[in-house]
Amino acid sequence: MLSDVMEDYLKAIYQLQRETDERIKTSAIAEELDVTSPTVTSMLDKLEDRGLVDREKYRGVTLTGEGETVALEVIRHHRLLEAYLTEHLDYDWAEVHEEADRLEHHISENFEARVADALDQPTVDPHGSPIPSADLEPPERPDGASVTEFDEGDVVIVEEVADRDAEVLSYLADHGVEPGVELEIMEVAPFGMVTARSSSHDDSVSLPESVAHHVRVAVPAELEQ
Amino acid sequence: MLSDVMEDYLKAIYQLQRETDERIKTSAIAEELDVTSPTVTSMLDKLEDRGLVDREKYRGVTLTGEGETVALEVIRHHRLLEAYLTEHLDYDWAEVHEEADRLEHHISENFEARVADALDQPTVDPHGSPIPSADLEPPERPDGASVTEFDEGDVVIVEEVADRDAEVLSYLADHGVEPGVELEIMEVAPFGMVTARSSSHDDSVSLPESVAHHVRVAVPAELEQ
DNA sequence: ATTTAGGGTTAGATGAGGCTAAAACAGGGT
DNA sequence: ACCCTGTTTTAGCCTCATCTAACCCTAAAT
Repeated sequence: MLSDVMEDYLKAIYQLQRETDERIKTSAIAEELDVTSPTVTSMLDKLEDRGLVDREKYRGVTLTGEGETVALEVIRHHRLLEAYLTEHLDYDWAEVHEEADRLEHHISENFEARVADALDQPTVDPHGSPIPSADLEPPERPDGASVTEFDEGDVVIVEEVADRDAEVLSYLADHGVEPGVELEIMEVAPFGMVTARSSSHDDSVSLPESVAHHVRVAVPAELEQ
Repeated sequence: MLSDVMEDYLKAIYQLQRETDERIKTSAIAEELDVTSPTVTSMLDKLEDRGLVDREKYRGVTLTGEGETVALEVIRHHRLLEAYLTEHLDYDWAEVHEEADRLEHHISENFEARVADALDQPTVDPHGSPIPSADLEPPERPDGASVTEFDEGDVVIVEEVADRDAEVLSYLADHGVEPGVELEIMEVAPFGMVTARSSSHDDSVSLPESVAHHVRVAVPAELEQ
């Protein structure tokens, strides 16, 4: 049996892999999980012993197939919980992350299935992130791109807001930046800050690069080439 | 912050106290939690340091007020979860215990409140056990008595089936022994076995003392003197 | 090719929570 | 009063996940 902590490491490595395509460095994992590097090194030893990561000393790790499956299971739990909490327990999308983070390790297969049933097999969570399917096959990358890659005048649809910080999410919700809304890009500053106007709001909203980076958007269907 | 394990000890001591009125012995806790006596001794040291139990060496423990409050909080979580799982997630009353046992330590105050709201502030769980109120005041003992204290010919209403074993609970459900049903006592053997007939079933059911002991019943209102 | 800065790993300690084996105690029977 | 029996505690050890301090490797810069 895998400990909660090991699951956290696998999940973190998976998420970091989605962002970089390179081998994941010890320090990146340490920062993500808020532990020290030596702690990560020793955990990587154990994960390697169990065949969950491929390791090259001093050169980072990648998940094995098995490791990826475990990560996907944890992420499936997490996102199903987020969806369930917002749909059936009156949670706000900004506050579900923390709760799901604690519960994700402690639910049974049965619970997972009942929750998925109650939600009618959902495919995305409240932030627009894809929920891995029950077979835990590696999902394809969703389409769309970071909002930072568009220019002034572009009109886009918000697909996903992947930030985990409740404060940031509340701010975004207050300014109409949520999955599904239409955004008109007003300005992209050289240092990455994006200013945009939500179709549902009168005033514009500015997102520093670190936030904008987590906002994935797509071109509306009717505008495509 | 209290660890999950400490919460488990406090809960176990609380439950044992409901049964005996005497100081709780190390060996009783050890058996309840399936650990060895020395392990219990060292945990009792720690609980005493934190003011959660009153201890007399070689003579068992009792909970302090603070310890009792913690135990009640855990039990409230457990029973709310059991109720929620059966009401809203299609669980069978026989299978909720395990799931609740794992989740009870990991839900927030917020989650507790939302679940209680969804159930409209329930006062009993699916086994008929009282759910401690949100203020965590020590509840009074419910009325009724163990079914073993009645005699042939008595007719009683099942108030609570406090067994935690899913197999046993399934068996009881199959034979119509559930909270709310009427039971006619057929026989009480000298070694404590109770044979009874549920109003909803044709054949009778026999409960060995260890099982019958967990079935709390009350005299139907219309028969009271 | 060498240096060097910065990150990675090793070594050793800590605190939880568990175990077994051995010593110490409480309480009943004589 | 004494001893015997059974339970509790003490002593010492283990594993896990974490830390700090010290050492080592890689890769970029010269």
